[in-house]
Amino acid sequence: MLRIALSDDHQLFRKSLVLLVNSFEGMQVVLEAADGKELLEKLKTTRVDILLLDLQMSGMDGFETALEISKHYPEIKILVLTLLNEKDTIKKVMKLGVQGYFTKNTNPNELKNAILKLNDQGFYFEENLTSIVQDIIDSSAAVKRSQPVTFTEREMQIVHLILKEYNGNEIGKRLNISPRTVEKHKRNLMDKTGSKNFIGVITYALLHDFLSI
Amino acid sequence: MLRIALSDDHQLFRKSLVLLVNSFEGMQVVLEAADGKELLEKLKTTRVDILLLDLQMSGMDGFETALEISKHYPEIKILVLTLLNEKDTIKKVMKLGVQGYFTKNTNPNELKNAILKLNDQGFYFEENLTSIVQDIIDSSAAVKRSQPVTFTEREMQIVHLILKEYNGNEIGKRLNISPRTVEKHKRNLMDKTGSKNFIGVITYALLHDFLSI
DNA sequence: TAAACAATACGTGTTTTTACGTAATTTTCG
DNA sequence: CGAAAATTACGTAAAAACACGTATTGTTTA
Repeated sequence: MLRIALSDDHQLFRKSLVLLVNSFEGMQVVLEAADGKELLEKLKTTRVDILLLDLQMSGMDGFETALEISKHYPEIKILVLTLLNEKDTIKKVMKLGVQGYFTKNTNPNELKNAILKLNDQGFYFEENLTSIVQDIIDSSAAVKRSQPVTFTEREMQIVHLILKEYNGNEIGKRLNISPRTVEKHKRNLMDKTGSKNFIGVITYALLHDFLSI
Repeated sequence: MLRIALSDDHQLFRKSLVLLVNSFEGMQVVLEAADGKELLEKLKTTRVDILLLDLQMSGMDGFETALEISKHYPEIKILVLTLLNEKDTIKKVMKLGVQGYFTKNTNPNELKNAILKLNDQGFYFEENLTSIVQDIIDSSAAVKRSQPVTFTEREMQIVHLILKEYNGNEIGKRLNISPRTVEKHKRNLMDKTGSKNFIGVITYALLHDFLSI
Protein backbone atom coordinates (compact mmCIF):
# COMPACT_ATOMS: atom_id res chain seq x y z
CA MET A 1 0.00 0.00 0.00
CA LEU A 2 1.50 3.29 -1.12
CA ARG A 3 1.33 6.00 1.50
CA ILE A 4 0.58 9.33 -0.08
CA ALA A 5 1.01 12.80 1.37
CA LEU A 6 -0.83 15.69 -0.17
CA SER A 7 0.02 19.32 0.15
CA ASP A 8 -2.06 22.09 -1.40
CA ASP A 9 -3.40 25.29 0.04
CA HIS A 10 -6.71 25.16 -1.79
CA GLN A 11 -8.87 23.18 0.50
CA LEU A 12 -11.52 22.30 -2.03
CA PHE A 13 -8.98 21.08 -4.52
CA ARG A 14 -7.10 19.24 -1.82
CA LYS A 15 -10.15 17.46 -0.45
CA SER A 16 -11.29 16.30 -3.85
CA LEU A 17 -7.80 15.18 -4.63
CA VAL A 18 -7.86 13.07 -1.48
CA LEU A 19 -11.00 11.40 -2.72
CA LEU A 20 -9.50 10.84 -6.13
CA VAL A 21 -6.29 9.32 -4.81
CA ASN A 22 -8.11 7.15 -2.29
CA SER A 23 -10.25 5.80 -5.09
CA PHE A 24 -7.12 4.37 -6.68
CA GLU A 25 -6.20 0.81 -5.79
CA GLY A 26 -3.03 0.27 -3.81
CA MET A 27 -2.62 3.73 -2.42
CA GLN A 28 -3.99 5.87 0.33
CA VAL A 29 -3.66 9.44 1.49
CA VAL A 30 -2.17 9.34 4.95
CA LEU A 31 -1.28 12.98 5.34
CA GLU A 32 -2.73 16.32 4.25
CA ALA A 33 -1.22 19.73 4.66
CA ALA A 34 -2.15 23.23 3.60
CA ASP A 35 1.39 24.49 3.40
CA GLY A 36 5.02 23.53 3.70
CA LYS A 37 5.29 24.26 7.37
CA GLU A 38 2.37 22.07 8.29
CA LEU A 39 3.65 19.41 5.96
CA LEU A 40 7.09 19.27 7.57
CA GLU A 41 5.50 19.15 10.99
CA LYS A 42 3.28 16.21 10.12
CA LEU A 43 6.07 14.34 8.38
CA LYS A 44 7.80 14.01 11.72
CA THR A 45 5.23 11.50 12.82
CA THR A 46 3.91 10.04 9.59
CA ARG A 47 5.83 7.93 7.15
CA VAL A 48 4.96 8.52 3.51
CA ASP A 49 6.17 7.13 0.23
CA ILE A 50 5.07 9.78 -2.17
CA LEU A 51 4.33 13.45 -1.80
CA LEU A 52 2.02 15.33 -4.12
CA LEU A 53 3.19 18.88 -3.77
CA ASP A 54 1.52 22.01 -5.04
CA LEU A 55 3.87 24.64 -6.30
CA GLN A 56 1.70 27.67 -5.55
CA MET A 57 1.26 27.17 -1.87
CA SER A 58 1.26 30.27 0.25
CA GLY A 59 3.44 30.48 3.32
CA MET A 60 6.63 28.55 2.76
CA ASP A 61 6.60 28.18 -0.98
CA GLY A 62 6.81 25.00 -2.98
CA PHE A 63 10.41 25.41 -4.01
CA GLU A 64 11.60 25.79 -0.48
CA THR A 65 9.44 22.90 0.66
CA ALA A 66 10.73 20.61 -2.05
CA LEU A 67 14.27 21.41 -1.02
CA GLU A 68 13.60 20.73 2.63
CA ILE A 69 11.80 17.49 1.97
CA SER A 70 14.41 16.09 -0.35
CA LYS A 71 17.10 17.02 2.14
CA HIS A 72 15.47 15.56 5.22
CA TYR A 73 13.49 12.76 3.63
CA PRO A 74 15.38 11.68 0.52
CA GLU A 75 13.37 8.48 0.41
CA ILE A 76 10.16 10.36 -0.26
CA LYS A 77 9.41 10.72 -3.92
CA ILE A 78 7.97 14.07 -4.81
CA LEU A 79 5.46 14.65 -7.55
CA VAL A 80 4.96 18.33 -8.21
CA LEU A 81 1.46 19.48 -9.15
CA THR A 82 1.27 22.84 -10.75
CA LEU A 83 -0.35 25.11 -13.25
CA LEU A 84 2.99 26.33 -14.41
CA ASN A 85 4.45 24.90 -17.52
CA GLU A 86 7.50 26.91 -18.15
CA LYS A 87 10.77 25.36 -18.95
CA ASP A 88 12.77 27.26 -16.39
CA THR A 89 10.40 26.52 -13.55
CA ILE A 90 10.45 22.88 -14.38
CA LYS A 91 14.20 22.75 -14.47
CA LYS A 92 14.35 24.60 -11.21
CA VAL A 93 12.24 22.15 -9.26
CA MET A 94 13.94 19.19 -10.82
CA LYS A 95 17.22 20.37 -9.42
CA LEU A 96 15.65 20.37 -6.00
CA GLY A 97 15.28 16.63 -5.99
CA VAL A 98 11.80 16.35 -7.39
CA GLN A 99 11.20 13.10 -9.22
CA GLY A 100 8.01 13.96 -11.01
CA TYR A 101 6.05 16.74 -12.57
CA PHE A 102 2.35 16.90 -13.29
CA THR A 103 0.44 19.90 -14.57
CA LYS A 104 -2.94 20.38 -12.98
CA ASN A 105 -4.69 20.75 -16.28
CA THR A 106 -3.72 17.30 -17.37
CA ASN A 107 -6.28 14.50 -17.42
CA PRO A 108 -6.86 13.44 -13.79
CA ASN A 109 -7.03 9.81 -14.78
CA GLU A 110 -3.39 10.07 -15.62
CA LEU A 111 -2.61 10.80 -12.00
CA LYS A 112 -2.85 7.20 -10.89
CA ASN A 113 -0.51 6.24 -13.65
CA ALA A 114 1.86 9.01 -12.66
CA ILE A 115 1.97 7.88 -9.04
CA LEU A 116 2.53 4.27 -9.94
CA LYS A 117 5.24 5.07 -12.43
CA LEU A 118 6.90 7.37 -9.98
CA ASN A 119 6.94 4.57 -7.47
CA ASP A 120 8.14 1.87 -9.84
CA GLN A 121 10.59 3.78 -11.96
CA GLY A 122 11.56 6.41 -9.46
CA PHE A 123 10.47 9.20 -11.74
CA TYR A 124 7.57 10.41 -13.83
CA PHE A 125 7.26 13.23 -16.29
CA GLU A 126 4.49 14.03 -18.65
CA GLU A 127 5.08 13.20 -22.24
CA ASN A 128 5.51 16.76 -23.37
CA LEU A 129 8.29 17.31 -20.89
CA THR A 130 10.52 14.71 -22.45
CA SER A 131 12.58 17.23 -24.30
CA ILE A 132 13.24 19.22 -21.18
CA VAL A 133 14.30 16.12 -19.33
CA GLN A 134 16.52 15.18 -22.19
CA ASP A 135 18.10 18.62 -22.05
CA ILE A 136 18.92 18.23 -18.44
CA ILE A 137 20.19 14.72 -18.77
CA ASP A 138 22.37 15.76 -21.66
CA SER A 139 23.82 18.70 -19.85
CA SER A 140 24.72 16.65 -16.81
CA ALA A 141 26.14 13.94 -19.03
CA ALA A 142 28.26 16.54 -20.75
CA VAL A 143 29.86 17.40 -17.46
CA LYS A 144 30.81 13.81 -16.96
CA ARG A 145 32.10 13.48 -20.49
CA SER A 146 34.47 16.37 -19.93
CA GLN A 147 36.40 14.37 -17.39
CA PRO A 148 36.78 10.95 -18.96
CA VAL A 149 37.11 8.28 -16.33
CA THR A 150 38.44 4.93 -17.39
CA PHE A 151 39.16 1.79 -15.45
CA THR A 152 42.43 0.01 -16.04
CA GLU A 153 42.54 -3.74 -16.67
CA ARG A 154 43.70 -4.41 -13.17
CA GLU A 155 40.98 -2.24 -11.78
CA MET A 156 38.38 -4.10 -13.81
CA GLN A 157 39.66 -7.40 -12.49
CA ILE A 158 39.23 -6.10 -9.01
CA VAL A 159 35.75 -4.81 -9.72
CA HIS A 160 34.75 -8.21 -11.00
CA LEU A 161 36.15 -10.02 -8.01
CA ILE A 162 34.39 -7.65 -5.67
CA LEU A 163 31.14 -8.35 -7.48
CA LYS A 164 31.77 -11.99 -6.67
CA GLU A 165 31.79 -10.94 -3.04
CA TYR A 166 35.42 -11.67 -2.37
CA ASN A 167 36.91 -9.46 0.28
CA GLY A 168 40.19 -7.61 -0.01
CA ASN A 169 42.22 -10.42 1.47
CA GLU A 170 40.80 -13.05 -0.83
CA ILE A 171 41.32 -10.87 -3.86
CA GLY A 172 44.94 -10.40 -2.90
CA LYS A 173 45.43 -14.16 -2.74
CA ARG A 174 43.75 -14.74 -6.08
CA LEU A 175 45.77 -12.11 -7.85
CA ASN A 176 48.97 -12.83 -5.96
CA ILE A 177 49.32 -9.31 -4.73
CA SER A 178 49.25 -7.79 -1.29
CA PRO A 179 45.87 -7.02 0.22
CA ARG A 180 47.23 -3.51 0.67
CA THR A 181 47.61 -3.21 -3.04
CA VAL A 182 44.04 -4.30 -3.50
CA GLU A 183 43.03 -1.57 -1.09
CA LYS A 184 45.01 0.94 -3.01
CA HIS A 185 43.27 -0.03 -6.23
CA LYS A 186 39.93 0.26 -4.54
CA ARG A 187 40.78 3.65 -3.20
CA ASN A 188 41.96 4.85 -6.59
CA LEU A 189 38.66 3.73 -8.06
CA MET A 190 36.67 5.53 -5.40
CA ASP A 191 38.74 8.64 -5.94
CA LYS A 192 38.40 8.67 -9.68
CA THR A 193 34.65 8.06 -9.59
CA GLY A 194 34.08 10.35 -6.64
CA SER A 195 32.48 7.64 -4.54
CA LYS A 196 32.29 7.29 -0.80
CA ASN A 197 32.34 3.54 -0.91
CA PHE A 198 32.73 0.75 -3.39
CA ILE A 199 29.07 0.48 -4.10
CA GLY A 200 29.43 3.88 -5.70
CA VAL A 201 32.14 2.51 -7.95
CA ILE A 202 29.91 -0.36 -9.01
CA THR A 203 26.97 1.88 -9.86
CA TYR A 204 29.28 4.27 -11.66
CA ALA A 205 30.60 1.45 -13.78
CA LEU A 206 27.10 0.18 -14.50
CA LEU A 207 25.84 3.61 -15.47
CA HIS A 208 28.82 4.22 -17.69
CA ASP A 209 28.66 0.80 -19.32
CA PHE A 210 32.05 -0.34 -18.15
CA LEU A 211 30.26 -3.16 -16.53
CA SER A 212 27.19 -5.27 -16.91
CA ILE A 213 25.76 -7.85 -14.63
CA MET B 1 -6.28 -37.40 -8.67
CA LEU B 2 -2.64 -36.76 -7.82
CA ARG B 3 -0.40 -36.49 -10.81
CA ILE B 4 2.91 -38.16 -10.14
CA ALA B 5 6.17 -37.81 -12.02
CA LEU B 6 8.84 -40.41 -11.59
CA SER B 7 12.50 -40.09 -12.34
CA ASP B 8 14.97 -42.93 -11.93
CA ASP B 9 17.63 -44.26 -14.25
CA HIS B 10 17.13 -47.88 -13.35
CA GLN B 11 14.48 -48.93 -15.76
CA LEU B 12 13.44 -52.04 -13.90
CA PHE B 13 13.05 -50.23 -10.66
CA ARG B 14 11.28 -47.38 -12.35
CA LYS B 15 8.78 -49.59 -14.14
CA SER B 16 7.91 -51.52 -11.05
CA LEU B 17 7.60 -48.29 -9.15
CA VAL B 18 5.12 -47.11 -11.77
CA LEU B 19 3.04 -50.19 -11.14
CA LEU B 20 3.25 -49.71 -7.41
CA VAL B 21 2.22 -46.09 -7.52
CA ASN B 22 -0.57 -46.75 -10.00
CA SER B 23 -1.91 -49.40 -7.67
CA PHE B 24 -2.48 -46.72 -5.05
CA GLU B 25 -5.88 -45.09 -5.01
CA GLY B 26 -6.09 -41.41 -5.92
CA MET B 27 -2.83 -41.10 -7.76
CA GLN B 28 -1.38 -41.86 -11.14
CA VAL B 29 2.00 -41.73 -12.79
CA VAL B 30 1.73 -39.26 -15.64
CA LEU B 31 5.41 -38.83 -16.44
CA GLU B 32 8.50 -41.01 -16.43
CA ALA B 33 12.07 -39.97 -17.02
CA ALA B 34 15.44 -41.68 -16.89
CA ASP B 35 17.40 -38.58 -16.00
CA GLY B 36 17.12 -34.93 -15.10
CA LYS B 37 17.41 -33.69 -18.64
CA GLU B 38 14.57 -35.84 -19.89
CA LEU B 39 12.53 -34.91 -16.86
CA LEU B 40 12.88 -31.18 -17.43
CA GLU B 41 11.99 -31.65 -21.07
CA LYS B 42 8.80 -33.53 -20.30
CA LEU B 43 7.76 -31.15 -17.56
CA LYS B 44 7.37 -28.50 -20.22
CA THR B 45 4.26 -30.21 -21.50
CA THR B 46 3.01 -32.20 -18.52
CA ARG B 47 1.66 -30.80 -15.30
CA VAL B 48 2.51 -32.81 -12.21
CA ASP B 49 1.81 -32.45 -8.51
CA ILE B 50 4.49 -34.61 -7.03
CA LEU B 51 7.87 -35.74 -8.25
CA LEU B 52 9.55 -38.89 -7.02
CA LEU B 53 13.19 -38.22 -7.70
CA ASP B 54 16.03 -40.67 -7.51
CA LEU B 55 19.26 -39.28 -6.18
CA GLN B 56 21.66 -41.56 -8.05
CA MET B 57 20.59 -40.69 -11.55
CA SER B 58 23.33 -40.54 -14.12
CA GLY B 59 23.51 -37.58 -16.48
CA MET B 60 22.41 -34.46 -14.73
CA ASP B 61 22.50 -35.61 -11.17
CA GLY B 62 19.73 -35.48 -8.64
CA PHE B 63 21.02 -32.50 -6.76
CA GLU B 64 21.16 -30.37 -9.82
CA THR B 65 17.77 -31.58 -10.95
CA ALA B 66 16.15 -30.81 -7.63
CA LEU B 67 17.53 -27.31 -7.77
CA GLU B 68 16.24 -26.71 -11.28
CA ILE B 69 12.80 -28.10 -10.54
CA SER B 70 12.31 -26.12 -7.36
CA LYS B 71 13.44 -23.03 -9.18
CA HIS B 72 11.26 -23.39 -12.25
CA TYR B 73 8.36 -25.32 -10.78
CA PRO B 74 8.10 -24.30 -7.14
CA GLU B 75 4.61 -25.73 -6.97
CA ILE B 76 5.84 -29.27 -7.56
CA LYS B 77 6.54 -31.16 -4.37
CA ILE B 78 9.62 -33.29 -4.53
CA LEU B 79 10.04 -36.57 -2.72
CA VAL B 80 13.58 -37.83 -2.92
CA LEU B 81 14.11 -41.58 -3.17
CA THR B 82 17.54 -42.78 -2.32
CA LEU B 83 19.72 -45.43 -0.80
CA LEU B 84 21.77 -42.85 0.94
CA ASN B 85 21.05 -42.12 4.52
CA GLU B 86 23.74 -39.79 5.60
CA LYS B 87 23.02 -36.64 7.42
CA ASP B 88 25.03 -34.42 5.13
CA THR B 89 23.41 -35.72 1.98
CA ILE B 90 20.01 -35.30 3.46
CA LYS B 91 20.72 -31.74 4.49
CA LYS B 92 22.12 -31.01 1.08
CA VAL B 93 19.00 -32.00 -0.83
CA MET B 94 16.72 -30.35 1.62
CA LYS B 95 18.43 -27.08 0.98
CA LEU B 96 17.52 -27.48 -2.65
CA GLY B 97 13.84 -27.20 -1.98
CA VAL B 98 12.97 -30.83 -1.51
CA GLN B 99 9.94 -31.42 0.66
CA GLY B 100 10.34 -35.10 1.35
CA TYR B 101 12.84 -37.87 1.79
CA PHE B 102 12.32 -41.58 1.48
CA THR B 103 15.02 -44.22 1.65
CA LYS B 104 14.61 -47.04 -0.85
CA ASN B 105 15.07 -49.70 1.74
CA THR B 106 12.06 -48.58 3.69
CA ASN B 107 8.88 -50.61 3.54
CA PRO B 108 7.27 -49.96 0.13
CA ASN B 109 3.84 -49.85 1.68
CA GLU B 110 4.93 -46.71 3.39
CA LEU B 111 5.31 -45.00 0.03
CA LYS B 112 1.60 -44.38 -0.43
CA ASN B 113 1.50 -42.85 2.99
CA ALA B 114 4.51 -40.71 2.17
CA ILE B 115 2.97 -39.36 -1.01
CA LEU B 116 -0.34 -38.58 0.66
CA LYS B 117 1.28 -36.87 3.58
CA LEU B 118 3.54 -34.92 1.30
CA ASN B 119 0.46 -33.72 -0.54
CA ASP B 120 -1.60 -32.90 2.53
CA GLN B 121 1.03 -31.48 4.83
CA GLY B 122 3.42 -30.17 2.25
CA PHE B 123 6.24 -32.32 3.57
CA TYR B 124 7.10 -35.85 4.53
CA PHE B 125 10.09 -37.24 6.27
CA GLU B 126 10.69 -40.62 7.73
CA GLU B 127 10.37 -40.71 11.46
CA ASN B 128 14.05 -40.96 12.21
CA LEU B 129 14.81 -37.86 10.21
CA THR B 130 12.70 -35.52 12.25
CA SER B 131 15.54 -34.09 14.25
CA ILE B 132 17.56 -33.36 11.17
CA VAL B 133 14.62 -31.64 9.57
CA GLN B 134 14.04 -29.50 12.59
CA ASP B 135 17.69 -28.54 12.61
CA ILE B 136 17.61 -27.37 9.09
CA ILE B 137 14.30 -25.59 9.18
CA ASP B 138 15.41 -23.69 12.24
CA SER B 139 18.83 -22.71 11.12
CA SER B 140 19.08 -22.63 7.39
CA ALA B 141 18.79 -19.49 5.37
CA ALA B 142 19.07 -21.69 2.31
CA VAL B 143 15.56 -22.89 2.91
CA LYS B 144 14.45 -19.34 2.53
CA ARG B 145 16.43 -19.04 -0.64
CA SER B 146 14.37 -21.77 -2.25
CA GLN B 147 11.29 -19.64 -1.72
CA PRO B 148 10.82 -16.56 -3.82
CA VAL B 149 12.74 -13.68 -2.29
CA THR B 150 11.00 -10.34 -2.05
CA PHE B 151 12.12 -7.06 -0.58
CA THR B 152 9.77 -5.20 1.71
CA GLU B 153 9.07 -1.51 1.21
CA ARG B 154 11.35 -0.55 4.02
CA GLU B 155 14.08 -2.75 2.69
CA MET B 156 13.74 -1.12 -0.72
CA GLN B 157 14.05 2.31 0.86
CA ILE B 158 17.24 1.23 2.49
CA VAL B 159 18.60 -0.25 -0.70
CA HIS B 160 17.95 3.03 -2.45
CA LEU B 161 19.62 5.06 0.24
CA ILE B 162 22.63 2.79 0.22
CA LEU B 163 22.85 3.27 -3.52
CA LYS B 164 23.06 6.96 -2.79
CA GLU B 165 26.11 6.14 -0.69
CA TYR B 166 24.65 7.03 2.64
CA ASN B 167 26.18 5.03 5.46
CA GLY B 168 24.21 3.28 8.16
CA ASN B 169 24.26 6.22 10.49
CA GLU B 170 23.04 8.66 7.90
CA ILE B 171 20.29 6.33 6.80
CA GLY B 172 19.10 6.05 10.36
CA LYS B 173 18.90 9.80 10.64
CA ARG B 174 17.07 10.21 7.36
CA LEU B 175 14.50 7.55 8.19
CA ASN B 176 14.24 8.47 11.85
CA ILE B 177 15.17 5.02 13.04
CA SER B 178 18.12 3.70 14.98
CA PRO B 179 21.29 2.88 13.04
CA ARG B 180 20.98 -0.53 14.62
CA THR B 181 17.68 -1.03 12.91
CA VAL B 182 19.27 -0.10 9.63
CA GLU B 183 21.92 -2.71 10.27
CA LYS B 184 19.25 -5.23 11.03
CA HIS B 185 17.50 -4.52 7.75
CA LYS B 186 20.78 -4.84 5.93
CA ARG B 187 21.52 -8.14 7.59
CA ASN B 188 18.05 -9.45 6.78
CA LEU B 189 18.63 -8.53 3.17
CA MET B 190 21.99 -10.25 3.11
CA ASP B 191 20.46 -13.33 4.70
CA LYS B 192 17.54 -13.53 2.36
CA THR B 193 19.67 -13.08 -0.72
CA GLY B 194 22.50 -15.23 0.58
CA SER B 195 25.07 -12.48 0.23
CA LYS B 196 28.30 -11.92 2.09
CA ASN B 197 28.06 -8.18 1.84
CA PHE B 198 25.70 -5.54 0.62
CA ILE B 199 27.15 -5.46 -2.84
CA GLY B 200 25.68 -8.93 -3.17
CA VAL B 201 22.28 -7.58 -2.25
CA ILE B 202 22.54 -4.88 -4.89
CA THR B 203 23.50 -7.28 -7.63
CA TYR B 204 20.79 -9.68 -6.54
CA ALA B 205 18.20 -6.94 -6.77
CA LEU B 206 19.49 -5.86 -10.16
CA LEU B 207 19.47 -9.39 -11.51
CA HIS B 208 15.99 -10.02 -10.20
CA ASP B 209 14.63 -6.73 -11.46
CA PHE B 210 13.72 -5.34 -8.08
CA LEU B 211 15.97 -2.52 -8.89
CA SER B 212 17.29 -0.59 -11.79
CA ILE B 213 19.93 2.05 -11.90
C1' DT C 1 -7.77 -15.28 16.66
C1' DA C 2 -3.57 -17.51 16.14
C1' DA C 3 0.23 -17.31 13.09
C1' DA C 4 3.24 -14.99 10.11
C1' DC C 5 5.42 -11.00 8.74
C1' DA C 6 7.35 -6.42 9.20
C1' DA C 7 9.60 -3.00 11.64
C1' DT C 8 11.75 -1.59 15.52
C1' DA C 9 16.01 -1.80 18.81
C1' DC C 10 20.09 -3.24 21.50
C1' DG C 11 24.45 -6.11 23.23
C1' DT C 12 28.97 -7.59 22.28
C1' DG C 13 32.04 -8.43 19.87
C1' DT C 14 35.15 -9.22 15.23
C1' DT C 15 36.33 -8.16 10.59
C1' DT C 16 36.62 -5.22 6.85
C1' DT C 17 36.78 -1.09 4.74
C1' DT C 18 38.04 3.51 4.29
C1' DA C 19 41.25 7.66 4.95
C1' DC C 20 45.47 9.75 3.88
C1' DG C 21 50.07 9.64 3.07
C1' DT C 22 54.43 8.00 0.84
C1' DA C 23 57.09 5.66 -2.44
C1' DA C 24 59.55 1.94 -5.21
C1' DT C 25 59.08 -0.71 -9.41
C1' DT C 26 57.53 -1.96 -13.79
C1' DT C 27 55.16 -0.94 -18.22
C1' DT C 28 53.70 1.90 -21.87
C1' DC C 29 54.31 5.00 -25.35
C1' DG C 30 55.49 9.52 -27.70
C1' DC D 1 65.32 7.44 -24.34
C1' DG D 2 62.50 9.72 -20.96
C1' DA D 3 58.02 11.04 -19.18
C1' DA D 4 53.68 9.37 -17.86
C1' DA D 5 50.83 5.85 -16.30
C1' DA D 6 50.11 1.62 -13.97
C1' DT D 7 51.08 -1.54 -10.46
C1' DT D 8 53.07 -2.63 -6.54
C1' DA D 9 53.47 -1.96 -1.22
C1' DC D 10 53.33 -0.29 3.57
C1' DG D 11 52.08 2.63 8.17
C1' DT D 12 48.71 4.30 11.18
C1' DA D 13 44.33 5.05 12.57
C1' DA D 14 39.42 5.65 12.47
C1' DA D 15 35.02 4.42 10.64
C1' DA D 16 31.95 1.30 9.05
C1' DA D 17 30.25 -3.06 8.24
C1' DC D 18 29.33 -7.63 9.57
C1' DA D 19 28.04 -11.68 12.78
C1' DC D 20 24.83 -13.64 15.73
C1' DG D 21 21.70 -13.31 19.14
C1' DT D 22 17.49 -11.61 21.51
C1' DA D 23 13.24 -9.16 21.97
C1' DT D 24 9.12 -5.96 21.67
C1' DT D 25 5.51 -4.00 18.98
C1' DG D 26 2.39 -3.53 15.38
C1' DT D 27 0.07 -5.28 11.07
C1' DT D 28 -1.66 -8.60 7.89
C1' DT D 29 -3.85 -12.47 6.87
C1' DA D 30 -5.15 -17.37 6.55
